[in-house]
Amino acid sequence: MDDSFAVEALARCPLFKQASRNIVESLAGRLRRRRFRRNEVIFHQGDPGDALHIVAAGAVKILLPSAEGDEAIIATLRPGDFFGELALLDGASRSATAAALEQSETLVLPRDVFIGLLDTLPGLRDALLAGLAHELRRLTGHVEELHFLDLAGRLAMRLSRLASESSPGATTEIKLDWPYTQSDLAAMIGGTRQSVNRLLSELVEDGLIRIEPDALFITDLDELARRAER
Amino acid sequence: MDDSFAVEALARCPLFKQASRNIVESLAGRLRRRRFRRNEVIFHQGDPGDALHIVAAGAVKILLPSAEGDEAIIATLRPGDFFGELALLDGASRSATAAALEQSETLVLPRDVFIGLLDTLPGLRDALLAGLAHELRRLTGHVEELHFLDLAGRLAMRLSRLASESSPGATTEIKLDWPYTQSDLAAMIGGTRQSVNRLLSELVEDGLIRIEPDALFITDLDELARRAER
DNA sequence: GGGCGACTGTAAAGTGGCCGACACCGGGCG
DNA sequence: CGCCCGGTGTCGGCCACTTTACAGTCGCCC
Repeated sequence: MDDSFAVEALARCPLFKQASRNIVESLAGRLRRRRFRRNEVIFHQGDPGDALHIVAAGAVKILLPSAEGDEAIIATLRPGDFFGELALLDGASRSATAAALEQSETLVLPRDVFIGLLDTLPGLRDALLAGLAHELRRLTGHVEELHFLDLAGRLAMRLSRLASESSPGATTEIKLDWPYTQSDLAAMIGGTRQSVNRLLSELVEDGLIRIEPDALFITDLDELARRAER
Repeated sequence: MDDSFAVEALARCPLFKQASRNIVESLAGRLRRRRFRRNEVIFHQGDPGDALHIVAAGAVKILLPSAEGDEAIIATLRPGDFFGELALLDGASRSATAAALEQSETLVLPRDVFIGLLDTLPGLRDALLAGLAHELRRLTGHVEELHFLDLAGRLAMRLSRLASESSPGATTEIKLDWPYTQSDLAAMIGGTRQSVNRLLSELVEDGLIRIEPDALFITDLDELARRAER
């Protein structure tokens, strides 16, 4: 079997950073592997949650749906990231919807396996605490942006954040992973597609970013960060 | 000494729900008790965080300060609630500012005591996980509101939530704890004091709420909740 | 090959909520 | 007593963004 694929993904997941090689390998055999096409939903807000997912390939968005059909994207995850832990921890239903941004694969860890791991894997609780703490800080930042920044500021902030996630510390031209449409970007910062389009044009005009099909380059991160401050 | 005061507060704190009586009593002796006047700051965003606080009396607001001096209130805490755990868990600096909404007291649990408890108090990690999970859901709701609702919707939503926190399941006229000014309320929902004032007048006009000095009564929770949906 | 759907680009009209201004009210303090 | 200060009530002008509308491009599938 090609558990090697699963082992690879698990090794990149912070939840299992301090787990031994054999534990990871035995765990790999007990995971279901699921494939998703672009825009396919992984689970819906409100569903009962009985499994944790680990991203193995592709990119996953976590979003809040509105009654009118538009969405707020509150996170995007890449290989090694995990999601769906909240419902496992408190037993309540899914707090958000998860969907594939592009062709993706996840490893599915069912509740009972997860519960077992909590007792057998020392350090898992602490890794979870660290993960939740990190999420709380991210979401706090999100609230801060929505509260204080106008749309241009939020766009600049989002691009800056994407840059520091994809290549921390980079100074020259930064190429961002770009599985997003302009509508996705709008859903991330709480604006309309049209406004985002206009603001992107301005940024290109001003020489802060460069856009190619399926790629976005940040050419002046400093100025971008400056525009993200109020 | 009057540790009874501290014991009382600790007993109401979910972190110590399954701790034995003597553990709580011995812990009570090791806590510092701090008093704060209205609007006094407990700690600032960006400070190094080396202690957990448990609210013993009064009310505490957790807020994000903006460069221009206004604030976003992202939580308000009452006796039995705790705050400041994030910085203890990940060692980073304070993610937000905490200040007293009214004359208040907290019990201060220093980092080293906290670390010791993690090893000696079984179930503390799980209580923390539950606490963080709850906070994540609350904050997610906050982002959802800012994304999708207009100011009137957010106000209605906030009043509904305050109602269900203070008296879950109540149907008749609900009296809310009201340590807030209209500016506070504005800072909770991301609006200006003036707009909040106008919207409150409308709600009074329409008979959904009633306002007295230092008190706010909700007289039609159903209609309020209806207006909170888009 | 041609049509269709998803995505991008652009512009005009319409509006929610901000900003600035000012008046009022009560309570604490010099 | 009278002043000042924090909080409330109210209003008009203005602007950032939404809404609505439509045109252009690309790739895919029938």
